[in-house]
Amino acid sequence: MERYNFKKTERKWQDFWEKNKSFKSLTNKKLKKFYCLEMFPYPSGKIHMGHVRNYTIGDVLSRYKSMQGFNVLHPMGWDSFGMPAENAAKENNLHPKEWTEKNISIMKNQLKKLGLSIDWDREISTCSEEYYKHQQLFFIELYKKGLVYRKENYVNWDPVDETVLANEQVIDGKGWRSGAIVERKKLNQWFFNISKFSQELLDGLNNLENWPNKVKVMQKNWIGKSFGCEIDFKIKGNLPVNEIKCFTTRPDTLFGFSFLAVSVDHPISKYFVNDPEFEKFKNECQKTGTTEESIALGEKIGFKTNLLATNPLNPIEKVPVYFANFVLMDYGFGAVFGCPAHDQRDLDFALKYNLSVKTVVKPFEESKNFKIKDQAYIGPGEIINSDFLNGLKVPEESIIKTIEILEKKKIGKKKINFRLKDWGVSRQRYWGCPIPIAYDNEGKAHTIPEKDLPVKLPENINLQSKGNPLDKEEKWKSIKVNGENLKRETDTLDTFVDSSWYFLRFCSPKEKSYGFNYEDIKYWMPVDQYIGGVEHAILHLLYSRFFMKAIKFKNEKFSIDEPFESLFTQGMVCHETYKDQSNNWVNPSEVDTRDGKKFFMKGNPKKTVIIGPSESMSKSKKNTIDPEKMIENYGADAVRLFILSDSPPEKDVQWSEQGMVASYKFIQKFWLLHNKIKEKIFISNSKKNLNNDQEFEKYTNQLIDKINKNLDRFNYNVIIANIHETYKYLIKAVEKDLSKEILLGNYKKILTIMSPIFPHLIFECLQSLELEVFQKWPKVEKKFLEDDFIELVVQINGKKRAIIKTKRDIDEKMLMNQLKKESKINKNFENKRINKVFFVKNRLINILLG
RNA sequence: GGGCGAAUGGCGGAACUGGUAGACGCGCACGACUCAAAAUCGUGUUUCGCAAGAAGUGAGAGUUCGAUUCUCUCUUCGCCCA
Repeated sequence: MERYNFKKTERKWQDFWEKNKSFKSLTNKKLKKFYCLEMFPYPSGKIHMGHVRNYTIGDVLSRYKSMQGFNVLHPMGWDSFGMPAENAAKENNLHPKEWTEKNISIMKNQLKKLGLSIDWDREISTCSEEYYKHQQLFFIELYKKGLVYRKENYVNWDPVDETVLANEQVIDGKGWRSGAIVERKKLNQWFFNISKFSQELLDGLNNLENWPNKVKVMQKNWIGKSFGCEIDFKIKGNLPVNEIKCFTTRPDTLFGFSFLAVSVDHPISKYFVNDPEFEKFKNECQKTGTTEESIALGEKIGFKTNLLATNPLNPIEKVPVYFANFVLMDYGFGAVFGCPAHDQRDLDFALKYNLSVKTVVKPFEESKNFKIKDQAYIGPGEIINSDFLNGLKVPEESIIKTIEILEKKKIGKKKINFRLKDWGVSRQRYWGCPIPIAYDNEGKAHTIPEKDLPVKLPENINLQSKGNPLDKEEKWKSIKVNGENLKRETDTLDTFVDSSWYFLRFCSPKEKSYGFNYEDIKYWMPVDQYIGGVEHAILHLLYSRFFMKAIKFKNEKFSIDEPFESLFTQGMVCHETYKDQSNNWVNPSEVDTRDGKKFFMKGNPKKTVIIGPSESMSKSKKNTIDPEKMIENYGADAVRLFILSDSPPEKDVQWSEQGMVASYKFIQKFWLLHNKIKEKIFISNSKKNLNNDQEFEKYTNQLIDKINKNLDRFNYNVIIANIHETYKYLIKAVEKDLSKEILLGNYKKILTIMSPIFPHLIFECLQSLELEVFQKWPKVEKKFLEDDFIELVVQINGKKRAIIKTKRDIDEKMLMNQLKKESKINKNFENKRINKVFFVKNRLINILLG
């Protein structure tokens, strides 16, 4: 008997699937659809184990659903715009397009080697003109609906590289490449008006029943709805400023008011531009990053104005007005009232500038003399030192009551505020979707006419120079629209825009007139199961949800509310980290061991390798395993089997070479077993044995039932355990007398339910039995699920004493009679009285003896 | 600092709605085959105990006939936000 040749066989079936277009999907309204989507990859060079895990999970589901009779859409594409291509271009002097296309072809080939059931006819790439021209049209549509606008905003600016940095490119306040201290710089940028949909995006979460709660909570916090109040503070001073509007969630602490702080970008700042001290302060503020975190962690600094603000509840009281670096123009009205006693930031600020700290809330257990020192109190309690607010319970009644009072006095208004800011989509990069806008001499924006789309990227480009590459392309920049000379917008779109609608494009990837075809998306959308990493829990998923609402806005033809019906977030793939004696990271492929305890450099046992903790695979820690090598060594089926076997898909999995080998061995063993079974079916003269036949059918049906349940719950690791058990079972079953029809019929079902996990081997097995290779998912025959005899647990005083075999559905009386006859159990009854009996049918009996 | 989640053998992990804790895999030990080794197969493997048995799911309490599962307090770790 030949060993299973995975290379030959996997190649054979991959060719077969490709030639027959086995996974091609067509819109067909008569069939029930299932849209299974995994987050599409960025073509960085090669696939990594994270991809293997993600796409294997999706593939198992796709194959399962398709065998169940669903019309399955399982597409794949490339998130192919983005910075790494530009960086690679700088380093290797290779055009981003060439670099990207080369990577796509490598990775596509690698994905095919995994044996994924993908409809490759629907392949899309976001950097292709056929894709981004539709995106430009969406941009114009959104612009015309008023959902896109332009405003000045701060960016992270690297003064050495003369480039804008993404937040993740700022490390410890320095540019990741140049090491220069990052500054804040104001630029004119395009924004999507996502905040318009804050409430809708928040409400929509309630309907996403099949999303992990964790993700919904994260989005909820990100949207950050807060309930509070806007208050107009009367201002006195030598400037034409009469009022400053503030937003606060804690109006109840108004009697603790001791300063008013405004952002340096607040409208009143215009009265200070000639003050060199203020300019100095403003520059100081701009050195801190733009993230909320850097502001929270950084030192709080202020610039005192000669203005005074009046406490609206106590007009005699006047407090100073400061510019402060911790107040952001984006949030509220760019102004906050400072109550040091009950806000840590305000307290830090007040202590630094010697401002008064007035305690107005005390915890219930404290006395009325409770005083704040250097720790702000933000917990529940009771209002004190606040005149007519005294005694109100914090927070249940204090906030609402105070707002009522403020509204009555016409000082303030109830207000809902959201933390969610508009989405800045401008990127000062070359490798992205050009923004279809041009400016006239006065700087007014005009959309590019539809007939002139797409706005293509210029092909010959110098990426070695500093700054925004498109800005230097004078020829490309100048265009004539309707006879008027205009200058193109030189920023490109954030790549999150590309991924905000790609799932629509998959439904009609070849549609020329528009980004999608309404008939197609009506059939296929929403995505029934979306699968990807939890790192996209907020931005990508929120932006995609927003995009649906934005397209739907003023468009009655578009009826999609939410793009992703169910969401599954898979865990990361981890591996131990290795370092050599000079503290350099070492790749696992360079490490060897003899006893599994001491590790050393391959070929040099004297060079000891130090083992670090298991961490998610990353190039920087060199703890990556190359999937292609694994497929090469062990085969795609074995890799798929292993990546699913060790941990539940939603948790991190630890890569283990031993586990990988075990999976490989299992594939080999299964082939041997298969040949034994085949021989029994075709050659041997096995006798008929009614008991064995029934037993086998029962096992098969119970197995299908188990696998169904585990598939539906994504318990893929448990399915692998079920498969191992089945292997053991079959080894024994094949030695027994069985009728050939029963063996063949049920074995066929067993093969079928294994085929989503290791499809190549199973296709080969089915073919060798001269069976159809595309099997329907078997139905469970309910009559086999219930055994006539069951095992029942017998407890005495709550402790397990025995397990007895008994008839199904036996009642308490009959059972007690049986127990009294069993010597193992009835000895416990001697000289004892039965106080109480707890009986759970078909499961357990607990006898309490006195 | 806030939110969410997790903690089960040497390791990864099972255990449906409170009802046999440790399925399955790795590792380890022993045995078979072999001149020998590898590979393969078989047996065992929570701890203590020769055994009967006892203890046991991060710690402590509670509810219950019965808790890995529910409630409270604490510890540690992870993720997200600040």
